[in-house]
Amino acid sequence: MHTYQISKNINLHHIAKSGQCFRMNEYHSVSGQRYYDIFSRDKFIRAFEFEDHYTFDCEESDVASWINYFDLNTDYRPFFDKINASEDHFLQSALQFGKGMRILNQDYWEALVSFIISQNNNIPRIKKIIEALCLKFGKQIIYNTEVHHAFPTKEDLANVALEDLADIGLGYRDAYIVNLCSLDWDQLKADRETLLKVKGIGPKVASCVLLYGAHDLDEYPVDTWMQRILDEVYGGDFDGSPYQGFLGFVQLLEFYYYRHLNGKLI
DNA sequence: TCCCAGGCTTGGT
DNA sequence: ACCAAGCATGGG
Repeated sequence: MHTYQISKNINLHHIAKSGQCFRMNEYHSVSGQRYYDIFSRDKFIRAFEFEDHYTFDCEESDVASWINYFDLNTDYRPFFDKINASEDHFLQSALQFGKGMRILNQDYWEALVSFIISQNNNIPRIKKIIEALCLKFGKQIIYNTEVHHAFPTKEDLANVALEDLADIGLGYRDAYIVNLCSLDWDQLKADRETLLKVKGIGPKVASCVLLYGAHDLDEYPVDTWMQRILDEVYGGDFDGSPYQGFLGFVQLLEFYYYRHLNGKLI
């Protein structure tokens, strides 16, 4: 186990509150220091915030995957430059507000399950449902003296039935999860056409799975909030063509900033 | 074939 | 009491 640092070019607060992931939580220690509990696959880290960097402990063999998770191998400067060179003042404000935002490289299976749960739902409840799933079906993760739970793998959820999910609080989405878990991997390939054949996956969920679970940065998910932005901010006249290659990043900045303006950040 | 309206579980606010 | 990071369904 070693201690590693990440620079504050990225901002874990914005990432945690952005709604792109559901298993990254911000806490404050008694001394007032901010820290983040972060889960991905069967791994867990606790990242502590300092003046100009974050630190976290993990095995040497896991460092590369966390670096990839935080998308530190992608150079965002060209994205910033394009946005700042545009005439789009709303997007420029969104970039300034969400300084340090990144598109995480989440696990594909976790994104599939999570964004099916997210439909017609609110973020506190989405997180609650996912934690219940992890507690019941995920393998234990021991951190110091604490017991945490990994996101259940496809194998962990093989053969789940409706009654197994009765106490999870999924509502009508329970049948979607049961069906999803019965499918083979080739029926879950990371392309839109395949995803749209799965019950419970429509255009919005498919777009989120591709963006957050397969890092397709050209995906631009449009939910009710994005629709309001496209109507009210852009008057139905948003042109994404200047942002080819990072439309998903633009979308998250717009979403996060607009939710902030409407007092919806939790 | 395409479009559209109302229903759907549950719990957050 | 209303509504939430939508989707499946049936009727016109």
